[in-house]
Amino acid sequence: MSLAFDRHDHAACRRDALAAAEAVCAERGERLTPLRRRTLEILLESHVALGAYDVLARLAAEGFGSQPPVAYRALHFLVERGLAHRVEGLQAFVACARPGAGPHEAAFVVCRLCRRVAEEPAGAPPPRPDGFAVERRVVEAQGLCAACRDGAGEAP
Amino acid sequence: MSLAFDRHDHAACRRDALAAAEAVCAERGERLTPLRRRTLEILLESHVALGAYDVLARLAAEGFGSQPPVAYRALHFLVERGLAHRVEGLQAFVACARPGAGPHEAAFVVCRLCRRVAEEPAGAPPPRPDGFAVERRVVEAQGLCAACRDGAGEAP
DNA sequence: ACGCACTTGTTATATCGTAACGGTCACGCT
DNA sequence: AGCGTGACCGTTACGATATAACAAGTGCGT
Repeated sequence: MSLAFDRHDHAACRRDALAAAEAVCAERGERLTPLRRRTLEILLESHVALGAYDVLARLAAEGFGSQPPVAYRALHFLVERGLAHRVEGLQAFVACARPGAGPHEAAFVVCRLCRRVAEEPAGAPPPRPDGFAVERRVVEAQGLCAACRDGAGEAP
Repeated sequence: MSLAFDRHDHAACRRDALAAAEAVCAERGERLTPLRRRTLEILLESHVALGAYDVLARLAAEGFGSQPPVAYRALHFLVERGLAHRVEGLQAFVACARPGAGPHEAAFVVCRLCRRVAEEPAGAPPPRPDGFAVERRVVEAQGLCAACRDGAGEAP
């Protein structure tokens, strides 16, 4: 089941993700500040990937700083802790759909129209040349979700 | 064997890729113009991924136009025909290491220091939600190649 | 109170990418 | 030959994404 494209109890997503965020931060002695928490909440509003500048606009409208580093720092904080992911193919960010697992890698299925992102467990490691030390994997499938194929791109 | 990180007959890479490019274009009734050919040659100088602006600077120095669309158009032409690939994780472009196969997808192993890119056959398709139409896959492993781990980053 | 680490904010700038428009040239057609 | 047409290349202008560097505020232990 892929949350992004199926009907589900989204309130539970949000609640679980925030709880996981609290837990991860507590465990590591780090602070889920209002800015960071709010950034995560914004991402959690849907399974749609948001650009850093989209997030920034939201934050600025709520009284936080209005310059790019404000958003990028909060997003990097979340990504490093596995609470959010960066979708390379969109240059955008999504809340993690499997929070509480600690930092982890995942595969993403991304609709290029509505920008919804389903997170799947990362597949098998790719082949790698001798002596190459893999640090990070990017596995994404881009295309059209069922709704966007039918409805010619319904709003996210 | 991965060309990018192993000693090999690079002149053959270049020769084969150019021949393949000629063939692909001829077959499709398209033109490998001097600009496009030169762009491909620049990428073919090594298995290092180049940013569009790196390519542009080279082109401009050789008398071609100096504005971004010049490079982007040539690069898109090559990418669409499978003669080059875009490496999402680097926002950069490499010549295809398996030319002549027509447009195709591939997995990439990318050294983040020297930016060398090894192209491997694309692995198994990722799992996908019901009804999702995959159009494009991005599979990349980033890390450090053997040389960059040992030599603390030898020049590309 | 003081110092320190951390967080947030700013200014400024770098990097990546595209829209829109105009000129030129080759080619086929009448 | 003259003329349309389409592909290609060049430009200007702008938009989107991202980071470096520095200043100031906050919270907390001692």
